[in-house]
Amino acid sequence: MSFSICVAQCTDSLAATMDDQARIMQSIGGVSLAGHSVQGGMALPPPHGHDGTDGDGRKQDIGDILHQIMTITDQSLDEAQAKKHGLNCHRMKPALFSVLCEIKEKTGLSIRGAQEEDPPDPQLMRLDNMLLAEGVAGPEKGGGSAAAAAAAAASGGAADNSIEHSDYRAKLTQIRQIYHTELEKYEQACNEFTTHVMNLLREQSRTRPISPKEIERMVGIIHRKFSSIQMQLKQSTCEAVMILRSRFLDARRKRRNFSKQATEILNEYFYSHLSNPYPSEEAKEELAKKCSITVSQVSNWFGNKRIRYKKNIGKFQEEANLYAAKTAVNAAHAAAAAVQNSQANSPTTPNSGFQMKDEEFQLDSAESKNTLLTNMFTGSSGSFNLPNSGDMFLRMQSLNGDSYQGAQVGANVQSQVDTLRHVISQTAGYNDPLGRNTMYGPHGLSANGGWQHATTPSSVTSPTEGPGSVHSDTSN
DNA sequence: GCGGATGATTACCC
DNA sequence: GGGTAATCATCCGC
Repeated sequence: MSFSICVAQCTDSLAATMDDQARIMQSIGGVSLAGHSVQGGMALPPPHGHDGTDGDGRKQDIGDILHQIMTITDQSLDEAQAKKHGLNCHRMKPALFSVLCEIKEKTGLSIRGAQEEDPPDPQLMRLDNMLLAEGVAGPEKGGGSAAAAAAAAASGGAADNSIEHSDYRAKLTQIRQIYHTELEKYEQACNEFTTHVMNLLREQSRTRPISPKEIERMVGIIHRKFSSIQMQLKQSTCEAVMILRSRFLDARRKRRNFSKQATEILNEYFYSHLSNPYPSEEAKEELAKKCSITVSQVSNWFGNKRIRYKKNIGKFQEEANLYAAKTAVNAAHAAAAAVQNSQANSPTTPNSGFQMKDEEFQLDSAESKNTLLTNMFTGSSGSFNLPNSGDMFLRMQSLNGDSYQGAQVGANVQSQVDTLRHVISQTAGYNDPLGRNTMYGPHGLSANGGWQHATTPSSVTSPTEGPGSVHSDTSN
């Protein structure tokens, strides 16, 4: 939007206003002069025909003045100047001027009264709000940083987005600068034009009745014209911001691998809930929190994982064993700690002071526990190595009681051993003829390829149920 | 550069 | 609305 267009628009508007005034003048000349008397302290001779002596002469005079006014633009500049001077010095000029002023005052008020009621343009308000929200308008506040920060958080890697973030901010700052420069230009142009028009009107007010209110009205028209131009500027700026934003959001959508830690957490949960790898909403939220990703990313991950696991179980076997080993080690450590704790406490006071942490043990599906035991006692998993095997039995004793039946911690070591032996005898049959552990096979996987929803997934932090126990998550 | 891995998206189903 | 399957697009190790 150029200044020339802006001026042209204002000039159009002015021309229209001039036309209005010309029409008023015509109406004054043709009809409305009769009936006016002294106004504003200015001596106005009695209207024609009232005194009955000089009426026709005065009427003729006013008619002459009006005629001269109406035809003044048809004359050459010199001629017009001369006429102008003549009119200014005309004896009837003050009277005519007063009448015209009164009429102008009335018409001006009626027009202004209608226009000042204009409500704020909702579109302009929307644009203003958006520009403010984006940090383009209003005080400098590192515009768009909130959006950029949110985007960074959603991507799951805040640090990774620092470059994009700064790029976004730089571009937004550029837009802001251009916007303010243009706005300043428009305001300057508006002021210049307003001053020019006001001077013009003041000058014209010598020869035709232009009241200060009329000038105000004209200024209002000019400002409205300029504000409509400003609206276009704001609209363009908003469009630019939207484009920038969409580009930035597209950049956000660029795939980024989750952190190693996040993948481990997700895998641990997946393989420890292999019979029913459908985390509840609560579990998803907890996983999302732990992994610093969004819940929908967790859902995506599990969706992809389930499908890919199902498609190629063999390929994931090793991964499953790896996580089984990891979980087993964690569980064993936790169990050992629990046994020590329980031994230190009175055997008649089970559970005293014992709290299993989810980080210590996240194994809660039946086959996971069985796999753990199988792996421990058969060494069947190719990748599985249990450290400190010397005290394995001690660990397993507590594992049975503490990890699977947290409420029975240390209650009866001998009974735990017995139970453990029973579990081992049951789990022994899960090894295939090649000695490979198959406990991480998709036992929950039905013949048609779907998981049998036999158990409800527990939350991330409830891995303490025993075999056959009811999962703590009752959300489903 | 290539190919597998992987996160995201989409259409479809229940 | 959540899940599956197919697919896309990108990442990343070689």
